[in-house]
Amino acid sequence: MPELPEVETVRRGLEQTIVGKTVKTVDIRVRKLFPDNRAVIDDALIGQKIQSIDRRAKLLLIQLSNQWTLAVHLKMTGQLIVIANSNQQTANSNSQSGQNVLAYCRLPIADCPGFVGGHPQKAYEQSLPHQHTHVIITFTDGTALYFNDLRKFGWMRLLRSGQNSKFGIQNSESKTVEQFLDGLALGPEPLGPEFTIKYFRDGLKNRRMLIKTLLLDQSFIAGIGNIYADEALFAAAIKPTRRADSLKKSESTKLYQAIKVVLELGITQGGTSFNSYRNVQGTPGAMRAHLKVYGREGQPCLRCGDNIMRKRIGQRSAHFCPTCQR
DNA sequence: CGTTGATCCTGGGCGC
DNA sequence: TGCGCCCAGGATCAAC
Repeated sequence: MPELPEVETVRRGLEQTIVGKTVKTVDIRVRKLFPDNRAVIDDALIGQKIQSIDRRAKLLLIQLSNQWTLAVHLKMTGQLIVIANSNQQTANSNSQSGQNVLAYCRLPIADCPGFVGGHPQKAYEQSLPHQHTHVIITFTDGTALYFNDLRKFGWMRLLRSGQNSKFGIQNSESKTVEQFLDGLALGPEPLGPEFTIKYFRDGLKNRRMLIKTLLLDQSFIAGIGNIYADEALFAAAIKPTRRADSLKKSESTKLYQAIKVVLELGITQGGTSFNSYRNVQGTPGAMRAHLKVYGREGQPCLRCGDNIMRKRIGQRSAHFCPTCQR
C-alpha cells in the first residue's frame, strides 16, 4: 500500500538508478495499465533520456528530455523494480538467457532488512518478468524497469510538460502535468511549506466527518494512507472516531506534528512492507517494525498495555488503542 | 456542497 | 482437497 513514504522511497531509488539513461524499448503487456496511444508512447519515450524524478502526493512524475512526463501511480500493489544490466552477454548470446530472468530480491525475502513476518514465496517475489509484470521499459545500457502490479489498479500515463506543442500526433489528447494535477485537486504536501498549522486547523473547522476519514482525504492533505493515518492518530492519542471539528486546539497541534513525524520516520525507514511493497531494488522497507498500531490488532499497546483494537471506519479498517486514544 | 458508498482487481486465508 | 466467502485499500464516480 504505497503511501507518501513508500512513493518517496521509490522516487529516490529511481533518481539513483535511471536518471540519465536513455529509453530503448517499451513493452506493454497489459494495455489497461498504460492505455495511451502506442504511437504517442513511442514518440514520447523511445530514444529519450530520463531527466528527473518528481513526486506529488502518491504520484511519481518521470520527466523526460523531450518535455514529456511519464506519470505513474502504484495504487495498492504496484511496484517499480530496476534491474541493472548484470548479464553483459558476449557475442554468441542469442541464447534464451537474453530474456531477463533475474531474481530481483536476491536474499530470501525473510532475510531482507526490516522484514518482519509475511509470506516468503509469493508470486510477486519470483524472478522477473513474471505474471504480474505489465510494463517493461529497457534502457540502452541494458538496465530494465519493471512495472508489476498484482491487483492491476496502478497505471502509467503520459503528460505534456512545459510547452511541447511542437510534438505532433494527438498531443491535444494529452493533458499537461499542470492540467492533470489541477484535476486531482490535491491538498498540500504534508512535509511541504503550504501545510501550516493554520491550514490544518481551518480544515478541521465545521467538518463533521470523522478525523480518520478526513486524514485520508487527498484533497485535504495529499499522501496519507491508511497506515500513516492510524499511526499519526496514535501518536497524537486521538481516537479515529472523533469528529474532525471536535478536536481541541492542543489536540490539533499534536496531530499536526504527529503527521509530519510519522511520515518522516516512514521515509527514513524506507517505507512499510506487509505484502507487496518493495523499493526499486526489490527490498522491503523497515518501517513495519516501528508501527505502533497498524497491523497490531489484539497485541498490547506499547503505551498502556491494553489491547489494540481494529474497527471499520468508512470502508477502511482503523487500528487504535481504546484506552490511550481519547 | 459535504458526505457516503460502490467499484475496480486479485490472491491469501478461513470456515465448512 | 476444494469451494465459497471475505478481506486488503487508493482513487473515482454516482448518489444521497
